[in-house]
Amino acid sequence: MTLEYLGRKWAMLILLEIYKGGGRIRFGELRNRLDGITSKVLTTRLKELEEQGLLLRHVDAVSVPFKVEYALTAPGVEVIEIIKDLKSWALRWMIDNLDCQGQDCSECTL
Amino acid sequence: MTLEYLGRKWAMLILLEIYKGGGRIRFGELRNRLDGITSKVLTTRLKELEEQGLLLRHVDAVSVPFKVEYALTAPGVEVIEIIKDLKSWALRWMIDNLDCQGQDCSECTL
DNA sequence: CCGGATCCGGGTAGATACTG
DNA sequence: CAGTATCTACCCGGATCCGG
Repeated sequence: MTLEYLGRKWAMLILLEIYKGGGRIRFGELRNRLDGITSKVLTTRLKELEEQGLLLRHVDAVSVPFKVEYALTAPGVEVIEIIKDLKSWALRWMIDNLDCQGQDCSECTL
Repeated sequence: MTLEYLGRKWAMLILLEIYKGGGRIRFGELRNRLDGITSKVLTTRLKELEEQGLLLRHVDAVSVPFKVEYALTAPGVEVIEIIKDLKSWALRWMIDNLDCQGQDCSECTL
């Protein structure tokens, strides 16, 4: 079921961050942008999201140090809109994120 | 954060079921409709959602046996649309709910 | 009977370190 | 750089009990 993985901690934030990075991002970059996330959780979430078909893992074994990039799939891009709606809703009702001014504020933690 | 309570198991399904019941429903009725949920989990989720301002608890202590009804607040009604979008998206990509034909199928577990 | 509260047990998610 | 390994906490579910 969708919420079993989308509702998990960090999942939507990860998708949102990949989206902000242009739909494709490296592991380390992702970890840097998501303040407070640990490698293990990030790896786990990425694996789940990949299994669900929301993103794809690309390995570049040639370059040194080697790169691993994660990219949104078509369904992954579509769900971004819903995540934005959810964020927008949360801000509109000021249930949380009280200090935030705009929907794209990087401090918003959904 | 929003997902801390919306992402919890049963939370969105509870909201959706209250909505289907006309925006207001009794505890027992809700439990009957949500196949497999226990009283404990239902109580917990309802309390959390009430604290977040998504629904209101109305107690009718007069009638015997007394009634307790839960009703969606304005934010609660609004978030329903997003939940529907999420469900619709999940169905469109057939990530799960493969047996389901329409968005309002009661078997869909999001 | 209705709407919970309470206690207990297992599984899993997440934090803290360490590694190829 | 991109992950594992281990350890702990807490969430979920079942059973039982309670107050009106």
